[in-house]
Amino acid sequence: MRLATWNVNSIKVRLPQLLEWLATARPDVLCLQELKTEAAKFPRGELEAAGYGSVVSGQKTYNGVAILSRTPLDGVAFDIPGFADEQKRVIAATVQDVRVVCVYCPNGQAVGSDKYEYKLRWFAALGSYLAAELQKQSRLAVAGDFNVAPEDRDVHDPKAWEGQVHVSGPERAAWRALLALGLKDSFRLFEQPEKTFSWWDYRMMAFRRNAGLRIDHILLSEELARSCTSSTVDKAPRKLERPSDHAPAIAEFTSPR
DNA sequence: ATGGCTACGATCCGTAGA
Repeated sequence: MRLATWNVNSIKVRLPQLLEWLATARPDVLCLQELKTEAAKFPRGELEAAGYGSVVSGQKTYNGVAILSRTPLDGVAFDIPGFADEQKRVIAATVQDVRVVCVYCPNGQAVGSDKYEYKLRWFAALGSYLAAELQKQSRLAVAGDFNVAPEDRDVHDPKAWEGQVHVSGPERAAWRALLALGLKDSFRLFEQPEKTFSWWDYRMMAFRRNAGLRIDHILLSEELARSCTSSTVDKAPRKLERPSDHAPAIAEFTSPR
């Protein structure tokens, strides 16, 4: 199975690029974030015509997540159980024998802000949710925009970013708490090129300078990690006219015999 | 030098992203 995640920063603007990317990259499952639209306006028909079914949790203007799949999506679940939140950031579904959780983690704005406190509370709630999911499903994938660069090697200029939101100690501790549940960062299962990132600021010609962060991740349960054969970032869509500021990440794993 | 884009939904600027 080839599983991908992409923060498209508006499904309406990015639909042509998404259809093109689906045709070339051919993922079996794709987690989408930052749809910025209500579920009723999600382009279900166009994606269906491209061979993908979809489940969607949308809202106007902000957030919004979806899972696309070439094979049936079952057991759809929304949000984080027990965590009161208006923001549409989580959707889960089962594809074949894999439980897929698609996440759009909060940005956090600035260390110490209300949004930062919300981000940390949100991560704690996500951890409880994923711990429960792991009890039920040994084949679990959690893919999305985590808005955390786990280590300094995931940051183009660690000195400049030191202590800032996305790299601060409490955020990285929240990330490590997810790993402590038994989840693996699929990207780090393999030798990787240095300075591989998944997000680049629209300003300051950041993409041309490769001034980015690796904040989009695919976490795998131990059983899935054992059968994972690759995990990469596809920079190609970031090079197009009017791109998303994020690039897709893709992991591939084999099915059990 | 603390900005610099981009998208959205409201107007012709404010909010948010990261």
